[in-house]
Amino acid sequence: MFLKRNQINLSVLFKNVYQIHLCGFSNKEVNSRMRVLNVAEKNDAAKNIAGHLSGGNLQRREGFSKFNKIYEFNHTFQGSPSTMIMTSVSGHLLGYEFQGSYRSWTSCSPLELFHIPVVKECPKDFLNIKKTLIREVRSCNALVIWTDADREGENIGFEIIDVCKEVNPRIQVYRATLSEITKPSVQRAISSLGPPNKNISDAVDVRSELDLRIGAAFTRYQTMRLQKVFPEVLAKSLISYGSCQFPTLGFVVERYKDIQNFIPENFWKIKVHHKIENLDVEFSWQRVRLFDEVLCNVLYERCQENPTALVLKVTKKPKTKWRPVPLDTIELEKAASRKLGINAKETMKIAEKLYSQGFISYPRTETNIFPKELNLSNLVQLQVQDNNWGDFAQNVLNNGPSPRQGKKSDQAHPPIHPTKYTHGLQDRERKVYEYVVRHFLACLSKDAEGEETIVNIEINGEKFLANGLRIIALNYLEVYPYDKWSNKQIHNYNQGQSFMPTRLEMIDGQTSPPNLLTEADLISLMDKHGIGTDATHAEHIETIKSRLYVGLENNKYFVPGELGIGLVEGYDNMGFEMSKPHLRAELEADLKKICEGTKSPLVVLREQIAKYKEVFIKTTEQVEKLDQSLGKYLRAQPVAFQNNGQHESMTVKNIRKCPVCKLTNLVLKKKQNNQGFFVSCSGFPTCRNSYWLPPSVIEATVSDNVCSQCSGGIKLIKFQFTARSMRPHYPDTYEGCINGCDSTLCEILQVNISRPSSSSSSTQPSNRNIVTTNQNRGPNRDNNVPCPTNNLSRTGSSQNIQHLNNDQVCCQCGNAAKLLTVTRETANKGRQFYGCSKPISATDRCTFFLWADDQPMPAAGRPNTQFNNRNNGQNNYGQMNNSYRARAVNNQSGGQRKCGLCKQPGHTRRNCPQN
DNA sequence: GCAAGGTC
Repeated sequence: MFLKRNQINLSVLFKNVYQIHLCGFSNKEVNSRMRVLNVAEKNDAAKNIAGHLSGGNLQRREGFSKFNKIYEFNHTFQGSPSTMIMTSVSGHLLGYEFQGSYRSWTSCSPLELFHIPVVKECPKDFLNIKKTLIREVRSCNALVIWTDADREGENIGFEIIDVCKEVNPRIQVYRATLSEITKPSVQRAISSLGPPNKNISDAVDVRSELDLRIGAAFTRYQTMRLQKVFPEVLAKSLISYGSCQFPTLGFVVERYKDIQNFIPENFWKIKVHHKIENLDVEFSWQRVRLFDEVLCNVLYERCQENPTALVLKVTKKPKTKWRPVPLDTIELEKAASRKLGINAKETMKIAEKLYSQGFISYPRTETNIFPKELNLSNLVQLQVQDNNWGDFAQNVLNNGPSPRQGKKSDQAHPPIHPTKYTHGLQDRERKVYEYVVRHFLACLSKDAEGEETIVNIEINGEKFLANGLRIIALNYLEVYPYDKWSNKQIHNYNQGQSFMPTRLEMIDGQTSPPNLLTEADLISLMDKHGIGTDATHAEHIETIKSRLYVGLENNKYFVPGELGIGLVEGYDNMGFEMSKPHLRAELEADLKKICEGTKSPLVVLREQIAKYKEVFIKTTEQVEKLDQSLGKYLRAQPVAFQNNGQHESMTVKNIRKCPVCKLTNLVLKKKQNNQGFFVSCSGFPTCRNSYWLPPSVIEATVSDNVCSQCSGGIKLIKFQFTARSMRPHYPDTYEGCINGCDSTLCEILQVNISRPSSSSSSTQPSNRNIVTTNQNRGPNRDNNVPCPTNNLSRTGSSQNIQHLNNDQVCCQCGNAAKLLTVTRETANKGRQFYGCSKPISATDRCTFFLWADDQPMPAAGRPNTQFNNRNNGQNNYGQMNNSYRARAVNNQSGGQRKCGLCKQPGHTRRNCPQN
């Protein structure tokens, strides 16, 4: 599909590219020789591709990296004689990292790792490679990407493009697609170049960024918390989480638990022996076994009544044992672990060394089919000289190599095979090399041949059978001692013949649990469930060993460690299948859609971040389950966790779903300077909805209690206000809902989280209309205001107090309200408002507040709309606690002040929205 | 001190 699309676009692309190219250069440049920079994924590939394109006529020179050489040769490019410069990277050139100070674990809450910026940058080790690219591309007109034809290769290609375009933005970019590095393939690739595929690269970027954010957030959170909760056991442990390491751990724990929970069952069966001289042939029961002892005994007694065996049938048929399929990485790892006693990680290390010395082909391959272009005979010929397998190799040559082909191809590398003969290796290197050679010769030879004999007998109605095997030709087994196949002798029987068994017995047994997982089993499970890649299975296993999540029993079987099983069980108890292999199935499907161009990478990133962030927040909410589970296995009492304030979001509780993005939740946060609080969407910065609580809130925590008025499980918030900063009847501590139902609280705070905040498009807090004191924020100012008198009088000589002319504004006390002016240095300085006329020091002073003008405030200073809304005189005290509610209700007593124009309570004619 | 993916 991909190739086809590229090929279709090719003629158009080249036409355009060539025209652009001509436009971009001076005549002198056009007339000069083309210089083309070619970049492969690794040096080895660059060397071979250059070799094929140049026919061996090339010059090698050094780059800045000693591992990545530069090969220069002449070749026709797009019809023009050109100078080709071929070099390489070493896998990914760039990697995602958190920016600057965020690399420090104490710089921010782990929760913020879901959103803080990440950058793609070149690790120190690869700076020399980058320098080579920068130097070389400056003088080139075109860039050809020769990275592997897989997702990662496409992404590495774009990393190369990004680096090159930074210094040569006009460079024209092409993608060469290879299925293997052979002369015909390389020739085909250079003559059918296409554009690189951004979709595929984007999918890898999404995956990488998610892995970093999710891995780092959980790792930092787990580590920092559990080190403190179990200081004696885990003080120095790194307790990591990763999308591959956790499911790998999960497999080990699951098998262990299967064994622990296994309940053995008793069974019974009948066995028949027929011994002549020294050969005892055992016949097995066709019913295999019964779980009912009485029934088995009945059948056994029936056999005993007439024990003569009648031979029903004797079948002889050819039996073959198949030679192995060509060797891929997974099979090498499994075989080395099972047959050579070398674990997967060590095996790969050895194989990489053998590869770098030229003894074997590239050891990271998913391919088990030999490409047609590979000259197998030449490779076999190299082995003829060996004392142990040389004769066998000669036989293979004589018969012609006939590979048994598998079904997998990564379109990048051939199966693992020897590329050079050596007999000078020692120990483990020798073992691995020998295995590769023997496997190679075995898969090119013939299947083992034998003859199987099956004898069916009957004893008084019960049927039994025995089989024998006669090996006719060992074939591949001669060179492959890792497989066992042996003769099994059996007497000569003829159909219709009778004989008397030498022994007839009923035996009992018990079902047994499965074995613990071996490394080979674990690799098979990872492969089956798509955990990691062929190149990384061994590393993930090594990781969970080094983190003490698992250990080895008898140096062979994996058992979970206390830490590993405690973690898995803790997350299971929370209801999160963090250790289950299907957790990322949805992401995998989305990545495929990105590759196909049917889903935007940004959307996938946003959705996946939201999903994992939700899991993270819920984890913090019930993290005690993790403590308990670990405490059980570590046999340690969890120490109560003290949040020292460094990570204010170590415990995060959702308040409600964000009304703006509707994806993630609103959470309570401390401001950066630790002075005050705000409520914001946990999807920041994708969603910037936020609500800033006034400075009078000196402490705020999300309660476990849910609002009884609002639907959807809105969490209440416990507030502590500065002493006497609220209205006189308002308590300093108060638990309430800020979702709109508690209009009084919402008005005091000027926050209503049921609707988007006025600052939802900004990351900065809005400048609030701070008046002289917080007392001036009267929640009831438009709410059933009693006013016993229509006559306002001049009640003071302060400059802030002014005549009200025909507007009649009364405060809650029933007195004429004072007209005051904001004197603080705020956005509202100079603005007038009405307040209670009693002295600020008066204990019975009410908190009435009303802006005197109805001019719109500047956007930044506009208070939450709830503050200005009229509420039609309805009682909105439903959410207050009892003591406060009682006072509040008392304060409503008296008549209602209504507008002369619209007849609605709560405002004056002058302020009437209909005016 | 975090992940997983390339590679040396």
